Amino acid sequence: MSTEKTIKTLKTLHDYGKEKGYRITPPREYVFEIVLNAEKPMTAYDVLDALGGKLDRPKPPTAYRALDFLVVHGFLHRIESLNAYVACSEDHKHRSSQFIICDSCGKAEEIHLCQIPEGLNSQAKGKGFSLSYWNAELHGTCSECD
Amino acid sequence: MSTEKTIKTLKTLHDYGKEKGYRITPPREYVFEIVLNAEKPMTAYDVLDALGGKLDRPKPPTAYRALDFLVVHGFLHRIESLNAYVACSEDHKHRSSQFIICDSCGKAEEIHLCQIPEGLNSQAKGKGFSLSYWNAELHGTCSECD
DNA sequence: GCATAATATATATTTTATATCATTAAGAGG
DNA sequence: CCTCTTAATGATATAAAATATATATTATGC
Repeated sequence: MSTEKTIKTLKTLHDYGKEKGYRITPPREYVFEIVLNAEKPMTAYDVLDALGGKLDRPKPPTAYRALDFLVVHGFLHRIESLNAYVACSEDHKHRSSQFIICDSCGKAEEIHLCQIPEGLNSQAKGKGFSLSYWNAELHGTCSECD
Repeated sequence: MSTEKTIKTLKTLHDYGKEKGYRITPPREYVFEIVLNAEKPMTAYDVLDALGGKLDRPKPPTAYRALDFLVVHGFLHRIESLNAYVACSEDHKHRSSQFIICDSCGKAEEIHLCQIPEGLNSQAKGKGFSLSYWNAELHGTCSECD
């Protein structure tokens, strides 16, 4: 990702903080920047290592708190099957996420559905389930590795 | 789950083992039975504790190995966002799974889609992705808790 | 400047998962 | 039956991922 794009995306984060009254502190900004510029999903400890280049001996909770904040506010998504995080590829500030994950090279790409597919939604509704958010993780092989 | 149903499902496991040449050893059978009879998703260490009632001081790898076997062969599913396992509600022997998960009471119910929704499939196809399996986890509140 | 609410830091620990190697059990072929 | 081969287990140790708790710091409105 280009530096220009990074700057722009970080600005979006700062604007969001200002608008909503959340503080965009150094751990939060650095963690976002680290994940944003990563090629592949980053585990919390990957982030923590990288954070060591910006902060003085950061401890796990520092990384986890920033990651949690960024996930809750839709800037990052957590890929559960990898225990790892990626930047949201859209500006949606939505919590639901869908990914295609290459089990060969480890890269993950967000696929964006603005609505939950009817097949899933109707089943949930039929059971009287009140949906909060949903995630889908598609495993397989990407076009590069195939 | 009734004892009768348990016996029938365990028989399915044994038949499958015989047919495919896999050994249905005590750890595998007990682990399946434990998860099958559980009300809620069981973590690996929940299973390990319960396994203590059947085997002599089982160690983590014993539980993990049996769980992995049962997941790979479609008898259990792993719910990634809970780090927990549930029995497959169908006899499909498919690896993909979809769940509605109540964040209030912790119960999870499998919802069965025989096909991947077109919205997801078309995006994956469009990117030249070769799909192996997919999971969806819908979080929210069940009808009982609502 | 002061109060208070939000956030960060440090320490310790818990929870989840796996690597390694020795041992045992089961089926295949003689 | 035997014994060879392979699959699976058992035991030990440790790695990886995540969180609880207590304390300290910082930002911001008053």
